[in-house]
Amino acid sequence: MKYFYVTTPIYYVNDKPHVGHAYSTVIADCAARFKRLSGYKVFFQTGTDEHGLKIEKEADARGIAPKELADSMHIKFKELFSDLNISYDRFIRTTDADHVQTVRTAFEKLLKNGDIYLSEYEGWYCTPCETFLTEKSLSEGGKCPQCGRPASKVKEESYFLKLDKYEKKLLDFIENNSGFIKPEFRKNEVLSFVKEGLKNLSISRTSFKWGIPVPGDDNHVIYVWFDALLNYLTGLGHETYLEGRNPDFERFLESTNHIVGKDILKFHAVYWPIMLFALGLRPPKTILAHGWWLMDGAKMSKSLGNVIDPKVIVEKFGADALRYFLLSEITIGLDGDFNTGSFTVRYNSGLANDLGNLVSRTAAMLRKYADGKIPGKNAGEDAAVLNEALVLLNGLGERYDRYDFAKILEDIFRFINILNKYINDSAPWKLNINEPEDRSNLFKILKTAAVSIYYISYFIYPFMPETSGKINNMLNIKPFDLPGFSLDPGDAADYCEKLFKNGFSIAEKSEILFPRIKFE
RNA sequence: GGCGGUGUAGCUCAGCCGGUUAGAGCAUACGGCUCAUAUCCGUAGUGUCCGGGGUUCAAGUCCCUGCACCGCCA
Repeated sequence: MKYFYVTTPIYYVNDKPHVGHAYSTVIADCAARFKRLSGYKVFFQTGTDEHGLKIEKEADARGIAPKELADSMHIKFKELFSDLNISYDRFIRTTDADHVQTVRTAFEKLLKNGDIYLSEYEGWYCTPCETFLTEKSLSEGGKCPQCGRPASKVKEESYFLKLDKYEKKLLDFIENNSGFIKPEFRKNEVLSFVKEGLKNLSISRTSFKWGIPVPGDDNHVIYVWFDALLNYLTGLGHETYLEGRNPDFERFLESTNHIVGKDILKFHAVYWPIMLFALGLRPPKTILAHGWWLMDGAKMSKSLGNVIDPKVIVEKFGADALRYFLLSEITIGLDGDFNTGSFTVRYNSGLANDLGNLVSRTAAMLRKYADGKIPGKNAGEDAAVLNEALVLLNGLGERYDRYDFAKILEDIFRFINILNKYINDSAPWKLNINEPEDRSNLFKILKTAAVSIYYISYFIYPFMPETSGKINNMLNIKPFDLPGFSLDPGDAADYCEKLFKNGFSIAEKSEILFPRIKFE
């Protein structure tokens, strides 16, 4: 059995979800769906990060308990993910009991083996960012380089995680595992950061209470990142693993794929592997650092008022339209621009005209010329067309491993064009059903189109599960997300041959998949 | 300031180890079809491949340099 563990970051509940949250999650979902479809045992985790000073403050301002705030905010993420058809296996919250236990266990273990030690921190601190700063890194006037607010001088007791001890090991690991950090240019950034030398990381705070207390020392609360990163172990059942009752734990762990935004790569590519080293566990297989979405060329920000609520897009155009846009518009790793123009073009030209219309015209012809039946084995198939689908199938696995979504979609749409062209060129509407030769030609064309559309439905399933389901409904074939169903790309051709051998009726009616967006 | 990256058709980008008339999608113009969501197909393009210098029989592709933009670190 092949294993695949994919995670999104856990999202901080001080704000409601935006396009960026949707993006990370859709990437993970697309990968998870493909792997599941290909027969992997998949565990897909997302969730919310609920501790920390910001939450405590925001809750104070609203006059409620931090947990109440988290309870109300985490639901918004769940709702969005449900709207987007995110097929997560677990939605974790850092306030979940098993997570708190994992963090405590891990902290205690590292304290015992000396990788965590108590010491004193003296220096600069940015309270809003919960970050310790070096004197040199302060910008003019003693301000935090990240947020620009004044930093304050603090002297406090703190627990530290030894990073220097594992610096060499981390460097070796990164250099010997070429696919560890994607894309490549991010790997170079991480390498140069590590090479400059790592300072031990402060992993506790005494200035607030909303967090997991340090075991045996209630004055300290565990730093949010130390807490948050461990969610990836909690989800796999870290505690039952320690009790020797979790045989899958290590298999999933070694096939871990973290999806993160470029802003939090450092935490995942430096601190997290070191935490795992210290715990005697192996680092993730890959970390994908994706780019950010700009809005009409500008960085998203609340003050500019240009934050798009993904919920609104989904309500207007459907989950699949948003999923498709997010995954096709950006070459993975780079930033992208979200603007009405490019969204409309991708929707109208790609989804409505090319794909939607292809399905629509094929269904119409099957009904008009073949009594709504896909011809069975007595009809021929056009090998040249179907071969194109097989070529695409063959390259799929490798390209998913690179998260090359834009390229995969490009090729899927190339195949869609091939099929549109094939139909135009062979012009079934000109054939005379009463002429035997025309008749067999007609059936061959219709069958080829039907089988091709089934392939297309398979191809788009990870990207647009809802549309894939609609196409399968139209064809009267079970959807790809039936529990337990899998179809390895390598087996697809045989499977299709059997499936279409006897011929069958398609649905009597089918809906327009993507109504065109019309301009006023 | 240190390290790294990018600069190619109107737009977004692809061009691996240097080698025939530099590509794709979208947008534009014209033509064809009518099964289809006024959809689909075909044809036509346009480019000082950022500027300058160099290596080579041959450079968008390698080297140096200048400019512009971006990322990480400080």
